[in-house]
Amino acid sequence: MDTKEKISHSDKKVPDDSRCPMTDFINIVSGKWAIPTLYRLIITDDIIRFGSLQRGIGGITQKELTKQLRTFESLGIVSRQEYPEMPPRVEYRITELGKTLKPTLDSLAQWMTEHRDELLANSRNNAS
Amino acid sequence: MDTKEKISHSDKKVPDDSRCPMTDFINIVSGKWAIPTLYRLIITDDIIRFGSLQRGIGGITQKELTKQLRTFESLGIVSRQEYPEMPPRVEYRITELGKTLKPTLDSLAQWMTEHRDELLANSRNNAS
DNA sequence: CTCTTTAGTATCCATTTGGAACCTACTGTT
DNA sequence: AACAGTAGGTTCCAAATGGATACTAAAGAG
Repeated sequence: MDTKEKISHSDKKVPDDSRCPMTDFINIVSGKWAIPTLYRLIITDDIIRFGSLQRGIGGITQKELTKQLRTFESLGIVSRQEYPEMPPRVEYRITELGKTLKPTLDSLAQWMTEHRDELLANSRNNAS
Repeated sequence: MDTKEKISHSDKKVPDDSRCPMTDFINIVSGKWAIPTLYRLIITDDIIRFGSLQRGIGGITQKELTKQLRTFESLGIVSRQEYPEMPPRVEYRITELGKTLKPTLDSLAQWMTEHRDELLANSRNNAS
């Protein structure tokens, strides 16, 4: 079958800005360890070393924490200060840009907190 | 090496409610087609049939749309009305619960819109 | 001389996610 | 008789994600 996109008569057009800000936002904070890492950095609100961050998050491997921190760093959400010592010392810190995420993340949390019971009730009913 | 979790002296304790509302929220709206699907349903704000929804989203396969709709349905975010006709007819619609997501999603979009330029500038600088 | 510490890399492997292409059922149309 | 249209289900496959483990460098402690 061909994959021609047939637009039916009843399909209403909708403004389609292909770079969707919601999707872009979700891409930043999705991934198994993004929120735990970000949360730790935000509530610490101070320099924190790699090892301490890893223990604070709990369960994250070095590989994943490094990858997540690199991502956040490239976005300017966290800063990274490396000291040329041995054993190595690297200090991470949430940036001002990173801190601006807090109110938005709080609103996510608030929605979830407000609707958790309803969601659970629905899930139970539909799990026939 | 053993995997004992050694808590160092400098690790400040943080309230660790293991069911994190932020993570739970993100789990609902992550996945490649969650936001596009939800967005279509919210702005339509009316009944919409499977095929029309699929064409409206654009690029999503039947399999993925079905899976996403089942997920939303089980959470009570969308409703599904099936008519025993041939050819089949199924009408989807955003629920009242689903609509309450809009302000929160708007706040995501707003953060992204406000900070997109800064994020892009950071990415370019760090892409050495 | 060996062990420990730190912040990573590198490898391998298992799981998850998502896309392409097929199939169905029943009716209406040509 | 063949084909289109709808809302999926099913199978196979490729890519992305994530976990476990081993390895590194250089200094200090015992």
